Amino acid sequence: MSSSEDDIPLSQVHDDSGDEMPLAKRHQKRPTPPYTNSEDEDEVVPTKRRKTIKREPGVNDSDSDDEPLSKVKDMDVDSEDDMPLSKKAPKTKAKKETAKSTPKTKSAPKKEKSTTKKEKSTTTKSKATDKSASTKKAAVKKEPKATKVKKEATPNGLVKDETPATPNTQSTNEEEEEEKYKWWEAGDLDGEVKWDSLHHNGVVFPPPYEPLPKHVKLYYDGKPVSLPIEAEEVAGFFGAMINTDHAQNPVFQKNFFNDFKEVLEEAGGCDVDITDFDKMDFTKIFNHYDQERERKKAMTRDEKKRLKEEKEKFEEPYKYCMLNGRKEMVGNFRIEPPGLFRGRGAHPKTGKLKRRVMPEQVTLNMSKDCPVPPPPPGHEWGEVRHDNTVTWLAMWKENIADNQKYVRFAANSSVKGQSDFKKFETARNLKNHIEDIRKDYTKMLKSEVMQERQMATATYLIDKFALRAGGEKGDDEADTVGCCSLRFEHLTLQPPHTVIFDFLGKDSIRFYQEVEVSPQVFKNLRIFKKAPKQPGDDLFDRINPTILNKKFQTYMKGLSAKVFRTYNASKTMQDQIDLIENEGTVAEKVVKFNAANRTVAILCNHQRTVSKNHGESVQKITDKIKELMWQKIRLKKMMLSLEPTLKKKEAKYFHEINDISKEDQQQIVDRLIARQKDQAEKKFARDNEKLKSEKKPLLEKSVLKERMEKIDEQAKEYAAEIKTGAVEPKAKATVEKLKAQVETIESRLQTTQLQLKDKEDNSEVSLGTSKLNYIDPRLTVMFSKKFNVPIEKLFTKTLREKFQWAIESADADWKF
DNA sequence: CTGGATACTTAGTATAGCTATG
DNA sequence: CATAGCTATACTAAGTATCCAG
Repeated sequence: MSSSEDDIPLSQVHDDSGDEMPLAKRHQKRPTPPYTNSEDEDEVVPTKRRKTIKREPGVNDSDSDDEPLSKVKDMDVDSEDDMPLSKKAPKTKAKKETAKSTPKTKSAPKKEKSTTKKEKSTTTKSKATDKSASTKKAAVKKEPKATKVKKEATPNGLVKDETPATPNTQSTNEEEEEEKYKWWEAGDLDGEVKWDSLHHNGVVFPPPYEPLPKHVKLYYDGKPVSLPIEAEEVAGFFGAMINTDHAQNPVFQKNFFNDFKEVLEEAGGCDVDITDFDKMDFTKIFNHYDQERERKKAMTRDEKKRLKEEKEKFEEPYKYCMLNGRKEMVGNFRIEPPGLFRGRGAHPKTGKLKRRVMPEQVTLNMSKDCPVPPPPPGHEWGEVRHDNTVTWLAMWKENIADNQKYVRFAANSSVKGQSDFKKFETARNLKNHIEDIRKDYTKMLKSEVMQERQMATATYLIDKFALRAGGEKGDDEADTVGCCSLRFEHLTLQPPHTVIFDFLGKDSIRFYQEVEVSPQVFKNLRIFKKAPKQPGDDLFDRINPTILNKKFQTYMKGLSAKVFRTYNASKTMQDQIDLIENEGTVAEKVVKFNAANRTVAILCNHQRTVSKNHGESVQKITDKIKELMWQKIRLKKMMLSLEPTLKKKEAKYFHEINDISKEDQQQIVDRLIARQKDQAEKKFARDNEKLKSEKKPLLEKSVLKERMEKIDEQAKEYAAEIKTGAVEPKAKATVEKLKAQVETIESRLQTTQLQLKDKEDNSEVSLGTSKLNYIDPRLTVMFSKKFNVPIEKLFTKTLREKFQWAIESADADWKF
């Protein structure tokens, strides 16, 4: 309603014109080649993050046109709270400030603290003993109809349950179908306890290293080297990828080489003193692995199938688990294999050795009464835990960044489904608060307190441009930023109100946008950039995601920075869908849906590298379109040959017959002929191949020659047509028949053109991420039902499984 | 508060696997 | 009926959020 600027759905704010600005405009290139990172070469940005700031900027200074100035002055007095975070003296201020700010907020419902009552009762924090705690509390509050029967008898299920299960899956199938647990009909979720019982069979370890054949060796300084097996494995990791970009990256090389030497030493060294990476020659190793790949590819269909079945059979027990007595799928039950760490962007640790994970490093999490799956022979589990407040089944620590890795439920599991559902409900709830929040931060943009002003400005950016929170990162990680970690050099202010963002965000994906901001925001940003700040300094030096989120919590329970992204993505999708007319074919509607999806993807800056054959395949489609047009015109010319008077009578219809120049026509014909010849040759070869295997006589060369001559004849005819501009119709052609043919071509032309547009529009935008994570699936379901588009056209099989809850609960009139 | 640890979501890419096509 | 050309899935890196100890 209110047309005030704040209300505009963010996505449209900047690219009003409706049609998205071509991405190319927004950022000309993909980030940076990974290897431009290291301290060395890039002097371009002399400003790696400066952690400390020289001196207190002070809010105002002489920022003449900043009206709040006067006040700013006073507030400058309590400069004490005004220090950048990093410098703050530990004590006091925090409370003061909050106290101050509280009076203002009208909207903030300060509830959440108390709401937790429920969980409190049940949960004694982490220690909850699964069985007992579980059962009483969340304990299957409402077992929906289905479910019950089945395997209840064998609660510890899996192990035994599994084996017999396999053979008769067929029969049980429909049974299972109807007894699927519909958690979304069972109501309520929250609560600290995540499960009542959890039984599973542990994890799958990667196969042991298979040594190279004796004749395949690393060469050093021109000579073969006999490496200890441990080192050979590491050399093999690198050798197998010398044809990739990673292998050219100096950082990758250096990290690999260090770790390689380390492993080599651990293993007792070898007969050669390896000191120089450049003297290492991996080609033999590479060729070996390359051959292996070829060999695998060359396997017969049956062989491949058999192998696959074997693998599946072996993995079956790990693929499923029993959650609260119901069978659920596990996501990543395979322990990650060793290899070289492929960090994205300019990651300081890229190329380091990711070591093999041993059972001793693995912690299992399951019910107390679940039989502990046997560890691999000769090994022990690191730990077996029974924590029902978390949703992971196994965990280990990775050696690159010392992070935890988890084995979790699959996306189609109830656990994941529930939290997904919750996420979208929280985002939907933001609808009810967004107006107040926007009002509030608009006001706070002028706050006298620097921290509040930064907070408001950051919120504005997060809300309008869908920025991520932007937590602090270490020196041993890629230098990427989000809102709170934006630095001086990441935005350029262009009066009157234009801001140019240019920074690397998550995954080192470049965020480049030139946008208009409100005058006040522009002023604020100028203040935040004011001297003595310089490149390398944080723009928002008094806030961080934690502070921001704390504030968000005061507006609404469950509100954090990321919720804005979800909200704005889904909101944008809803708005875009609302603009779609319910008309046209299914395919056309799908295209429109994708276009809506695309606006969301662009909002969220979801990119992908354009595939290397993109240009090629665009060219191909373009050629196809040209050819179709040419054919269409040919048909029309035929009509005129039959009935010359038509040209005047239906001038419009025949208008286009001169649209293609003779040169173009010749080009099209040339391509067509070349293609036909090519095909003829291939067919000839293929046929002979077949005859050979059937031990039949081969076709003579003359047959091919004959065919070729025929094609040449065609070519001559075309050439004549082009010359005269007239096309001789076929014997039995009639104007009607030709018209019908034109129709068919016309429609093929349209689909092809649509296809081309879609391809180009999507070449560097990734729709998947938003569909998977940001767009409330109920919107898609709504679209499907309202527009009569089968859900299969919008959700792939896995997505349908993941979003089963949405498919079964949303109608044609569902609203985000 | 800070920093680290933990647990969970979000992300692009490598590749397995499928489908159109010729 | 292979194979090119893609699309869907698997994989795992890289974020966010929150909690806890010092």
